[in-house]
This record gives sequence, structure tokens and C-alpha cells, in this order.
Amino acid sequence: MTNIHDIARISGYSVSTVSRVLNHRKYVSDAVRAKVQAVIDELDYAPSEVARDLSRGKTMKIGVVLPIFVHPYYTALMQSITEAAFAQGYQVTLLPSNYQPKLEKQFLEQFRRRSFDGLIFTSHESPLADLAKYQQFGPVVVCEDPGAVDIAAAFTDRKDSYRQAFEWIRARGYQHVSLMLPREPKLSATSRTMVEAYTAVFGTPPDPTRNWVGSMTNEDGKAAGAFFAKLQPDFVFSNGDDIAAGVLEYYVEHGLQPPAMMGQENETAGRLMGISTIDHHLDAVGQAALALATGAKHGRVEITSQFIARG
Amino acid sequence: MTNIHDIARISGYSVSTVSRVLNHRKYVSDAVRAKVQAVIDELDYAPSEVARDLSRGKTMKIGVVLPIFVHPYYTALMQSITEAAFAQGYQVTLLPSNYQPKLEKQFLEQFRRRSFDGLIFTSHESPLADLAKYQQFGPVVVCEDPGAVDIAAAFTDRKDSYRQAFEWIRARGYQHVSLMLPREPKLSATSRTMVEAYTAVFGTPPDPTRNWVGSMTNEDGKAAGAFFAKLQPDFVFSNGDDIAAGVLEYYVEHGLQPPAMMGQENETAGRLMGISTIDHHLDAVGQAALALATGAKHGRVEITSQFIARG
DNA sequence: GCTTGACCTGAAACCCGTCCCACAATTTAC
DNA sequence: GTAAATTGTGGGACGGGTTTCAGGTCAAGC
Repeated sequence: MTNIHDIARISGYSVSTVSRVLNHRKYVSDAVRAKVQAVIDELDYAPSEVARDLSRGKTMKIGVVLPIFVHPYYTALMQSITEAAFAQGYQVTLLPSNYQPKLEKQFLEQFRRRSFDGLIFTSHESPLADLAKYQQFGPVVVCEDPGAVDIAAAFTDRKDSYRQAFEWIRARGYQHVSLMLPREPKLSATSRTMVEAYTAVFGTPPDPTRNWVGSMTNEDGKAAGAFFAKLQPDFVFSNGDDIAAGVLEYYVEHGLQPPAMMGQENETAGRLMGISTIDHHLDAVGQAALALATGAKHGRVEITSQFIARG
Repeated sequence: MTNIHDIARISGYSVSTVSRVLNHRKYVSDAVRAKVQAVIDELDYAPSEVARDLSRGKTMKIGVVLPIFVHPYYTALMQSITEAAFAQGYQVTLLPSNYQPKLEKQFLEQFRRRSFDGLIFTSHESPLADLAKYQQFGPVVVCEDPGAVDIAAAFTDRKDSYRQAFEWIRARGYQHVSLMLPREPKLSATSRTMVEAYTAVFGTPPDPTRNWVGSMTNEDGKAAGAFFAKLQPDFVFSNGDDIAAGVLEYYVEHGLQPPAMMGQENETAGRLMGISTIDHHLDAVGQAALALATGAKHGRVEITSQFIARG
């Protein structure tokens, strides 16, 4: 493989001059520039990106940790992060964690070895404090409210919209509201916010035995459907339109009358079913997360989510 | 930032020995290994991944070109590629092309500059021959049948399932079948296969004035809905369940009786509507694509897709 | 006429590892 | 007992760029 030294030797100029030509820098006469360029074209030379990265001490890469893929929330977030990155000359490397702390640790270590200029956790299983430690090696960003922990963060303030949503539900006279949560409220800040909003509106915390924990996909929704069919709540507050669709599918398949429902993320399935939903504005979150990861911004960025009433 | 030379100097051993310790290689006595490791731990040293990559001449990175994100086909494909990559110590870099040849060219050039060990095009706008040229720099993989062009490929053989699907439609007596295509049949091998299967079953090629070209998302489906509402076909063969849902939404919103429909990709929306679909087994395609991209496999891998009748 | 500063070019240090080769000290083999 | 193989360690070339600095030319300013 031909390198910059070959070009220098063959063109008869120095490596520095070739480097200047490659990077379109000043202080090269037009005549020399043309000659060097001719040799570059002749030999079909392209400089090594890795060598450049090493030399410059920057990788122009951002690592994005994703627990799962086939999920509208993460897909949408990923999309906005990647597009923002690309617009600024950064590349995005996918790091699938599958909610395993061991893998998260592995990604953090990779970050320590300077594989990326910044690291974004769209979700995480390890304690926030563990992630925060790695900030000494560069920007580590989370997509949730980090509370007291000092770490860069881009997230939606879900409080108001959850509240609006629960008030909407209450105003319509529903009595037995079941929540669908992706994970235990203890583990997830988002689930906690949801429970708090419920408590504030209904005056009493939700009965944990009436909630469904562990729904991420449409398939999970179907499983939850069986649970709700026995429990018979009159309202199901799902954590995703697509998931709500799974619940509905179960009822339809078994010829049962489904409860009223609400979704989240403003997905196709939600519009299709005509149910209310909450849009968490993931495009804005992704953009902010990227700006934090590249070091263009610091601190935390809060975005307000939006309740969309339907039906 | 501390480097391997620091460790060598401080521990009193040579760089070679430190390198051996770092890489858990033979030919280091236990005593020396322990001492060097102690210094590494003490200084909290981690070797630079970039320097390693340069030295070894491998990046352990695979670039994946995606035209769009929020699309079940690409999400699913992406997922299987990434997981297969990760299992083999490779990393996946996302390259959003937005169907722009200029960007595709840019990614190919990046590949030429050795940013990746392999490049996968989940879709592409540039001529296949252009992509094929870059194979001199390493594996370039496409996810479609490359026909006469000599390029690595992993794809589903859609012929049989398209045929089954059209025969199913014909057997049910539908007369005016409209196709929804993501792109012009001239441009896309997949669309071409679809048109050919139609022609084989119905004995005549589809009327291009009755087809809808340019549907990728649910939103596009809505636009197509307006078109079909005027045209009044009795069957719409969509290129995605989610897209078919968009068509249905249009009819519902306007209080019209929708035509019979069929989707593709076996998505949630399809099950929800109880329409038939075609599963293209993207997990297998993704795995094969990765194996080709890492150079573990060569040539082309063909996977058979599956027609799923419903309703 | 002399100073100043802009322009051009090259030498060489630097980024940070890997790995081949040389050499010494032991073991093992016969 | 000696040749051959194995183990342990270091030196330094190498991968392929970027960047600082030094030195030289030339025109404008005073």
C-alpha cells in the first residue's frame, strides 16, 4: 500500500509538503501543489484515516450504547444522534449492551482506550456513578435525568406530560388503571417519574400487583395482554404505542373486549388504534446528546415532552 | 496521557516486555509480569486502541451504509449485523446515506482510506459496478442479488414468496392490483423481482400508472392512500406492513372503504390489521453479510423468504 | 538601503503501539 | 558432554500520518 512517504519520494518533495497538499493548506506554491497532486492521482493514493487519528489524537467517533435495537424509542434516538453526528463530521459506533453491566463496562473501557471521542448511553444498567467516573477520559452522556450525579445528560422532562396524561385519564372516570413499565421503578428513572406522576394525580401510588413490568416489544405486549385479561383493568397505560398494540392483539385474538389504552412515543400503531400518546421529542434529545458528546456543549439539556390526546 | 514507554521506563523493563504483558503473551517470567502489571495498575494505564489499529493494520470495524433508520427492514437488518459483529469482536459504524450517491461515494472513499475492514451496503443508489471497484481495498457487501456484477452479496431470494403471494391474490379473485414500490423498478433489483413475479402470475406486467412509487414510511403510505382512493384498486400490494397501515389510515380518516391489502416484513402493524405479509428473514441476511464483510466467507449467500397468509 | 513580514519548503520529532530479530541463559535430548 | 531447543529480555524498525521549527526568498514600508 502506498503511503505519504512514497508520494514525497516520487514527487521529489518532502513529506511536510505532501501533507500540506493533502490537507489543502496554505504555503504551497501552485506549481508544487499541482505536481504533488499529479503523483497522488497517478498512484491513486489515499491517506490512512487511522494514522491520521493517531497523529491528531482524535478519532472523530462517538460510541452509542443501546440496550436493544428493534424498539421505536431507541431507533428514533439512534437516528437523531447519527444524523447530528454526521452533519458535524463525526461517526457513530453502535454498542449493543443488551442491558448487561458487563458489556457496559467493556464499552467504558474501550472509551478509556480512546476508541471514541465521546460516549452516549441511551440507557444503562450500571450505576450512574460508575459511568460518571469515566468522564476523566472525555464526555460521557446519559439520556435521563441524572439527579444528583454530576454527569452530562440530555433527556426529556416527562413530569408534566405524564401528569397531563393521568389527569386526562382521571377526568374520563377510569378507576382501575394498570401501568406497563419497561423495568422495575427502582431501576429506571423514567419508570419512577411515571409512578410519581400517577401518585400525584390519583392521590395514591399505583398498586404494584396490578402493573406489568418488563415490556419492551410488541411481543411483550401480547404476554401482558393475558395478564390484563384476567386482571380486567379499565385502563392500560402502556410504555409504547407498539406495545399497547400487542395488548390489543391479545384481546382481539381471544374475542375479548379490550380496556381503554394509552401509548407513548407517538408511533404508527398508536395513530392506527386512535389512542392517546406522549411524544418525547427524541430528535431534540439526540441532537443535544451529540453536542454534549463532542464537547460542544456542557452540563445537562432538558427537553419537554408532549401529551397528545386522541379518541 | 501515560503511554507504553512510560510504563517501560518506570517499571525498568523494555517496551517489548510491557507489550507482552499487555497482550498476555508467553516469554515473560512471572516475576517480571507481576512487576510490570503493578506499574500498569498503579498508573491506571490503558493502551491506545488507535495506535494498536495502526500497528496491526486492522481496525476491527465494519461500516454499514443505511439509507434510512426508522424503518423496520433496516432496523432489523442493522440489529442482526451488529450482534453478529459484536460476537466476533468487530464494531459497527453507522453510515447514513439518505439514498444520496454523493454520500455513498464518500463512504466508499472512507473505506479506501482504511477506516473499516469491511463495508456493507444495506441499500445503495450508486451503480453496483461503482461499489464493486472498491473491492480492491477489502470486502464490499451488498444485500441484494447482484446479478452479473462480481461482488459479495447476502440477500433473500424473494422470487418464490412473491410468486406465492401473487398467486394467493389471484386465487381470491382480485382484478385490479396496485403495487407499492419503494423506488422505480429500473433502480431497484427488489422492485424488479416484484414486477417480474406479478407478470409471471397475471400473464401481463403491472400497469405503471396504477402503481405507487416512493413509499418508505408510514407517512408515505398516507400519501399513497389519497392516490388509491381515486384509483380504486381492489387490492394493494404494499412494500411494508407499516406502509400499508398508512394507506389504511387515509381511508379511515376519510370514511372510505379500504381495499384488500398485503404487506411485507412481518411487522406489528400487519398482524394488527390481519393482513398477509412476507417475512424476508433478515436475521440470517445480516449474519451472512457480516461474515462476508469480515472476510470469513466469500461469494454470495442466498436466503429464502417466506409468505405468511392471513385473513 | 534596511527592516519587517509573508510565503515556501524541508528536517525531524511525535503520536503509540506491534513485532521481528538478536542475544543470553537454561533445559532438554541423545 | 555437547548440540539443539526453549525461554526471557531488549533494541529498534515500522505502521502512516501531523506539526513544530528552522532557514531561505522576496516584496512592501520607511
